[in-house]
Amino acid sequence: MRLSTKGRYGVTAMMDLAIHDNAGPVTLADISQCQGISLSYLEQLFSKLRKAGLVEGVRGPGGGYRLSRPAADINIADIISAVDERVDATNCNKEANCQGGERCLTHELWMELSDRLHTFLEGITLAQFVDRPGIHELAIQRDRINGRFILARRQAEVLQQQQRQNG
Amino acid sequence: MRLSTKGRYGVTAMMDLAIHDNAGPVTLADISQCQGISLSYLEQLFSKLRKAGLVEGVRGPGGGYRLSRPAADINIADIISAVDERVDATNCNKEANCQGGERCLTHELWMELSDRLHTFLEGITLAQFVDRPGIHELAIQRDRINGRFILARRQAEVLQQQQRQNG
DNA sequence: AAATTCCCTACTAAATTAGTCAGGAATTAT
DNA sequence: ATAATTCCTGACTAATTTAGTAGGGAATTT
Repeated sequence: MRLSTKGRYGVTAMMDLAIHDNAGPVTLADISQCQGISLSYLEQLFSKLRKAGLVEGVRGPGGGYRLSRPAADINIADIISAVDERVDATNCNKEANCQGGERCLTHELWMELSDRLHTFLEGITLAQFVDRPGIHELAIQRDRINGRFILARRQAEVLQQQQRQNG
Repeated sequence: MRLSTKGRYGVTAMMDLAIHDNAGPVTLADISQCQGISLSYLEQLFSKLRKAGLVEGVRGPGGGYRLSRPAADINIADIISAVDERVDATNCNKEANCQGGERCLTHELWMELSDRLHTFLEGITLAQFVDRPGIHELAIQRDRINGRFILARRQAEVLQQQQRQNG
């Protein structure tokens, strides 16, 4: 387990997709502008997210990226391991030997901690952040401020439709 | 919150101290050899751990480092923030503005996740790894294999003494 | 006095992160 | 069809962080 700024970029970008999930794809240009991350760098990150099966791209005008499955089925550990892709948590190789044949006790303890952390992050889904009352309304406001007018309008339309249906 | 290999070094080294806590100070040379980390690099890490009040150094022969308080009072978040020292979890500065005055919604959500993670790691203490039956016996075995004879002997003595007292 | 160990500063090398550039492929709108 | 948009890819560069090196000094024990 590893958690760098790269992981943060991945998670926040995925949160962005999750928030606008009902309003169609989100362009990287939007995320880039709003979150202040270079477009090409985002493209590299999303290449990894796509290869990990977390997002899918839609080309052409009106395109962008969307989640490839419901936000409730994507957890934080998924995202971080997709983006940070670092398998070997210790210096040891897979044969579990370090320093001349005997594995260090502390490495085993670290693996245990690493496991706990992984399990913890596995238990947190994107939906837990997004499926809260008022979050979509808030998103629309923020999008307008940030110049994401297309997204804001699409999302507002979806929201109105839902409210009509609910009464 | 950030979790790099540097953090792992810090945590495993602290685990080492915790395991040998009753057997007196542990030298950095020992940790360096056993865990395969350069001595000088360890010195730099321990300088941070010391400034954070987590360990104290004992100079001279027979010296080394020991925990500055019980292992039950040192949690993983303490160690990682001491070693990884990275305050700004987001691009935003303290005024909480990003991208021209309005903070991004995803940044707030990230902060929430970061908080949860921090709380989680705060709840895990060194003692939880070390205060388990058999762990000290295991440590003695491993130390002998790794050539840490002085530590192994000291710890074995302490263990025998405790066992005599207990019956 | 000699050995051991922490402690400190400055420097270098390697790796990772972040960004740039240049182009191509699919799709939509005109 | 053509143009615009957007994903997608690869190669390259710059900045930052990680890791290690070197040299010396200070406290302590033998």
